[in-house]
Amino acid sequence: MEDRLIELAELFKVFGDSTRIKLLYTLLDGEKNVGELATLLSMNQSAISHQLRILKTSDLVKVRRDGKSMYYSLSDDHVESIIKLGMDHICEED
Amino acid sequence: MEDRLIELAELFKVFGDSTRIKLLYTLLDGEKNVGELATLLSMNQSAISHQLRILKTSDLVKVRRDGKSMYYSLSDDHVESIIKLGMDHICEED
DNA sequence: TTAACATATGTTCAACTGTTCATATGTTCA
DNA sequence: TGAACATATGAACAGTTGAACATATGTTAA
Repeated sequence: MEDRLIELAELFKVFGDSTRIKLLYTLLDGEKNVGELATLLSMNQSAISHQLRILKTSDLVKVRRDGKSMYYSLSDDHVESIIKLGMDHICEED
Repeated sequence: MEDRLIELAELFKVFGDSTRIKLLYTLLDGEKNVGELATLLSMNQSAISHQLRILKTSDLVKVRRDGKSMYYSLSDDHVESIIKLGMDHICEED
């Protein structure tokens, strides 16, 4: 069980960064390429790319290429569930 | 929305540490005092105390005093839901 | 092939984080 | 009151992290 808990912490660590949460949240609305994401988040391309790689490694997003662009999207709807549950917790706190 | 997402990241950050996840997981089983938690996690009292403080500040646990001991417990069952959902995600990945 | 574009990657650095050690606070009981 | 116990807190240190910059890779179209 210890190992699973460590793995669980790793998962939450990925959600535990505002840039990555913003990326995931933005992708709830559908796939987007790196440039679009950088614009939407007002951050430079490199930072976005680095964070997308972490999300990809964690299997939270998937990618497809279309010409010069790479289109990222959520890899399954667990991501949405987790974000929503977290939001529930936050909203109940008032 | 940006602010909420930042707050959400803060919440997940708290779950994103193996010591804290272990503490929360251990508390699923009911309230425990600091010494018990330190023993169960094989960690020193100070480290446990520091992490409990973070959990407390985030309103994930609550405390009551009983004599010399401080008994910690989960503050609501959202914590359990979030842990379970995270586990679901991990277990489906095979 | 070459220029222009889109994205990825390597490196560096400042900021943050978790643990440990030492010590302070608070409680009980003799 | 004072000793023993339980927990909290402060400081210090090593390890980690995210962003920025520079540059590499890969794709398209001329």
